[in-house]
Amino acid sequence: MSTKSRGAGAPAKGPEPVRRSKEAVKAASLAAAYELLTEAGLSGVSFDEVSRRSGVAKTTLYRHWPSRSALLFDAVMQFAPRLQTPNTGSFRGDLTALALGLAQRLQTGRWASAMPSIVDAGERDAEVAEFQSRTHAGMLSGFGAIASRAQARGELAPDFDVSDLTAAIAGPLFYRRWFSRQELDDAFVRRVVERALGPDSSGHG
Amino acid sequence: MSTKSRGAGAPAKGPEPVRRSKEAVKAASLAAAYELLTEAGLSGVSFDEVSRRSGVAKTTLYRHWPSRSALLFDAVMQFAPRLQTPNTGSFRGDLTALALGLAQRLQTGRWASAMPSIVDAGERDAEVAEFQSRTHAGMLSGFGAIASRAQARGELAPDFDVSDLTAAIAGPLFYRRWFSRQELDDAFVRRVVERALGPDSSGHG
DNA sequence: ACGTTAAGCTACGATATAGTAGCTATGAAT
DNA sequence: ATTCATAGCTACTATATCGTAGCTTAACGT
Repeated sequence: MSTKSRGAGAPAKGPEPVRRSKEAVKAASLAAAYELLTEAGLSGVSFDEVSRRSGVAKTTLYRHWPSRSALLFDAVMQFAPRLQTPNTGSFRGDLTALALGLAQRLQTGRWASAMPSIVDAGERDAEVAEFQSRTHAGMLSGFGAIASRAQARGELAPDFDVSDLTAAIAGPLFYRRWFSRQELDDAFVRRVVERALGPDSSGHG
Repeated sequence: MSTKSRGAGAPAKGPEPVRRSKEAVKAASLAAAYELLTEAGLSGVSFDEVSRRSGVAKTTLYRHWPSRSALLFDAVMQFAPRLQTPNTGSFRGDLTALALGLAQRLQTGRWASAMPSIVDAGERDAEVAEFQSRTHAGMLSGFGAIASRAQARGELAPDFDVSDLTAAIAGPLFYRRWFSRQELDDAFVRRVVERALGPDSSGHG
């Protein structure tokens, strides 16, 4: 109660409060939220902690986002990582490249550690579930893209079911990353692709 | 503060506190914890809520479990659902039956809705991760069992890799249940099994 | 009958969180 | 220079949680 007399609003003595622009504040907040999301999952993102990390006052956060879920939503939006679709000339080649890229992201991407918490939230929140399956479809749209190209080339039957193939490739990769927690090396990825395609489509003998 | 004078420990007026035995108390607590687990995930299991639902006093809960994680552990332990291994005579038949059973549990089992929260916790807690991959292996041990039988019959090469096959079947099923959130019908399950086994082993033409 | 065990109760303290109120001070446009 | 939007501050309410203390009382074995 010694220096209280200057009242609220007076700048703190020590750490000079850096004053930032509206945009800088939003960016800093989202960056902190993103960081928290990857470190601690959805439930780890609290206004208090975002405020602490970003240096943005909690009241300021509330000026930009009306509620916790609004901030969360923006934070999650940031990292819908769309896999880039390779173009190797052959369907098998494209698929292998795509799968290797996915495996890469699963292992190194900080996104992969936040994913389960989003899935979990989706179990109980229809809005989250909806959002999740939409961004999920976007992320794996590469499978559809390379299949279309292969169909255009005549390499693939026009009625080829991409959905099954996506499940046959992404499934085992996700499975190893989050459920069995086994290694996800390139050899495994290649075996998955071969098994998913079947031995008939190239005649590698 | 009208009836307070009877002091602590006096039974409440209205809802007669049912006095239960030690075993009944533990059972009721675990049942409530299990229920909460499936409804709200790991983070939804709090001592306060378990107490509320089970009618067991919170202090009594602490007499049985030293901490929240201890109760959680016991609650999770309850539902490691081990798939029963079918015996149809052929590897393909066994595998199909096993996969259909798994799909069934994924869709109807309340366990399936709690799983993501456990996976999520495992991302950040090594102990949980260890526990998870152990119970996970137990749950899918049926794959190893039917493969061994097939090997004993000479139906399968002795060096057949069960781990890859498990990933090729459980992966797509899990994928549809938790990630793409698509239908998990029998036809899909059968297609997954066929693709995983390859067309070579039965010659269905 | 009696004593031990353990369930139940109220009441804490500590912490983390969602939000809000009201004020001050600063940066940029005017 | 003045004004205006807005970042930042303290402080608060309300709630949910973990975990503990101390007491009373019912059930059960002897």
